[in-house]
Amino acid sequence: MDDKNLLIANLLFPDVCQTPEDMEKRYPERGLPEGAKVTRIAPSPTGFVHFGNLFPAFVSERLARQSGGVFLLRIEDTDSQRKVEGAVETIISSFAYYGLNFDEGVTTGADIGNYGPYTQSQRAYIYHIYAKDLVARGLAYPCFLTKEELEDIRAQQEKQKVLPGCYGKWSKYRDCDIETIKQLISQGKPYVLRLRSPGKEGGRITYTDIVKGKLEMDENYLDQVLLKSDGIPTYHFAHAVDDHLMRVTHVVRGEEWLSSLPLHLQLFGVLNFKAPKYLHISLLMKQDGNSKRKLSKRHDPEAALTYYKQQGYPAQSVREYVMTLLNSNYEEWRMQNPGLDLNEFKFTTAKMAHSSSLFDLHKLDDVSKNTIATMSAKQVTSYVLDWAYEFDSELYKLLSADTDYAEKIFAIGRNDPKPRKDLAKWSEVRGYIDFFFDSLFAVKDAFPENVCTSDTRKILQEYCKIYDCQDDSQHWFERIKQLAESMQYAPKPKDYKQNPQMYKGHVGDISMVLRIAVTGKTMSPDLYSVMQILGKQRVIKRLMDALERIKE
RNA sequence: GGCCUGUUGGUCAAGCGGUUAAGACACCGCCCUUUCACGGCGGUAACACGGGUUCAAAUCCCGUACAGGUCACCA
Repeated sequence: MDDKNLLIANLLFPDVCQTPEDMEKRYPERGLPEGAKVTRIAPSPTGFVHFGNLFPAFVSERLARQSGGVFLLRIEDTDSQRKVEGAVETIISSFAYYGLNFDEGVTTGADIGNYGPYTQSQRAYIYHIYAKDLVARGLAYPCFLTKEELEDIRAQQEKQKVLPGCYGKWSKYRDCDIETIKQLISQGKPYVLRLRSPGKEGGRITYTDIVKGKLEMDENYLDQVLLKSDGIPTYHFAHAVDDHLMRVTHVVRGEEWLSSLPLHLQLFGVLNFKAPKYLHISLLMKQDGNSKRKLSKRHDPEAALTYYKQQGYPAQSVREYVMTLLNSNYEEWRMQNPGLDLNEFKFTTAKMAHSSSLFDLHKLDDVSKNTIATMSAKQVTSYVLDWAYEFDSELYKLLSADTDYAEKIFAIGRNDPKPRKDLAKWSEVRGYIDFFFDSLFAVKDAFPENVCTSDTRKILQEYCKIYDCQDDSQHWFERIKQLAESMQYAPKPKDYKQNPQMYKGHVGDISMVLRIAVTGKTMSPDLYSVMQILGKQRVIKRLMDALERIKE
C-alpha cells in the first residue's frame, strides 16, 4: 500500500527531491518574543483594491505592531486569469496611502525577509514538495475527471438528493490502480491533485474563532483540489503551506471564508502543521433598497479605494472611520484623546463587531470633518494642493499661484477652540472658496427680498464710502451698525424682534446685502475675514459691480 | 436546498440575568449668532417573532421568520 503510494508520488513528481523536513529547516520558527503576532495580508493582483480589503489589513497591521510582531505582504497570484499588470504596485501604494506598511514580503523592489519568495507563482516547487509528500502518504491522489464528467456527477447527485461534490464512491479516481494512472499520464491526460479527505460525511468539528467565538460545523469530507491541472495550488493548499512556512500566527480574513475553515483545519492536520489562530471579521454591507448586500465592486463606486482619493477624503479620515467600525470603543477613545495618533489606541479583538455593518457615508463625512478640523491651515493647504494637482487642475493653478493667499483662506475660523467644520473632503473646497478668486466668482444668490431695491442700492453706495480696510473687526462691524441705524434698520437683531414696527429690518439684512455683493452667496464664513483677505480693491469692485447689476 | 453567521432606534453601536435600555451619526426644534459653520440644550425613535428556564430575560435555552455568507481546477 505504502509502496504503491510512493510509486505514484514518484510518478507524479519525478523532479521533486526535497522533503517537508528540508522546508522546516529552511523556514525555521521565528524566535519572536512570547506573544508577538505574525500576520499577513494576501491579496490577489487584480488591479482593484476594495474598500473592504482595508479592514482585515488594519486588524492585521495593528495586531502585529502592537505585539512587536511581523506584518507581511504576500501576493496570491495563483489565478493566472485574473492577474493584471502593475497590480502589485497598486496594492502596495494603496495600503501605504492609508498608513499600512509592511515589515516583510513583496515590495516594489526585491522581496524583504527570510521566508520568501512571497509571490505564490514563485513558490511552485514548495507546494510540490508537500503535494508529493501527501501522495506518498496516501493523502492525495491524481484525478482525471473532465469538466463534463464532473457536471454529470453533480447532476446525478442532485437527482439522488445527496450532497454534491467529489468524495467517496463518487470520486472515480480515488482508488485508481497505478497502471491506469501511468497510462493516463503517458497519454498526456490533464489531471488535478485532490486531497484524499480523511473526513466523514456527518462528522462534526468544533473550533474557537477569535472574533466569532465557539463554532461547530460539518467536518470536511470533500476531496478538494489541491493542485490545479497546471500544477498551481488552489488558495486552500497555498494558504496552509504558505502560512505555515511563513510562520504566520494569526490569519485575519473576511467572514466569507468561514465555510472553508473545516477544510483548512483538515489541511493543516494532514500536513502536520500547527494551525494558526483565525479571526473572521464581518463583512461591510451596503444598503440596497430594503435589503443589505455585500459592498460590490460592480455596483458601488465607493467600493473602490480610489473613490476616496478622488473625492478627496484625507487618508487619515478614512483610517479614523475604519477604526470606528472596527472597534466599538474607538470613538469614545478619540473623543477623550483628540490629539493622539490613531496608533496609540489599544486595539482589541474583544471589541470587534460580530455582525456585519452597513457602510455609511454620512458617518464618514462627520468623522472626516472632525479630522480636518484638527489640521492647521498650512496642512489643509498642502493637502488640497496635492489633491487638486491630481483632480482639479484649474483649482491647483489658482491655489499654487499664491499659497499664502490660500493659507489665509483656510485659516478662517480654524485657530478657534471650536473650529469651523465646513469640509469633509477636498472636492468640496472649490464650492467653499471659489469666490475668493475672480475667475471663479459667480453671483449665485439674489439680494434679500425684505430689503427694497432702493435700500439695497443705498447700502452698497453708502458702504463704499465708509469702508475702511484698516478697521479691526469691531470697528468694521460698528460702521455697518451705524449704516443700519441711519437707514432705520435696527443695529441689533434683538431690538428689531422686540419692536419690529419701529424698523425696516436689522443689521443682519445690511450685512446680507454686503455678503451677497462680495461673495455672491447668502452663506459664507465670517464676512470681515473674507473682506480682509480679498483686499480693498476687490471688495470695492464687487460692491460697484453689484450696484451695476441692480440697475438692470 | 445543506452548512455557517447574524438580528437592540433610519445608520453605527453599548449592554453579559435586576439599567429611567448609554453614546455617536442622521433628522427635527430651541438657544447662541450679521449669514453659514461651530458650540450648547432638548426631541422623535429600538431589544425581529413565539415558546420556555427564572422571583426577574435585550441578556440563558428551543423553535420560527428575516437578512447575509458559502457550497469552483476564483480568491
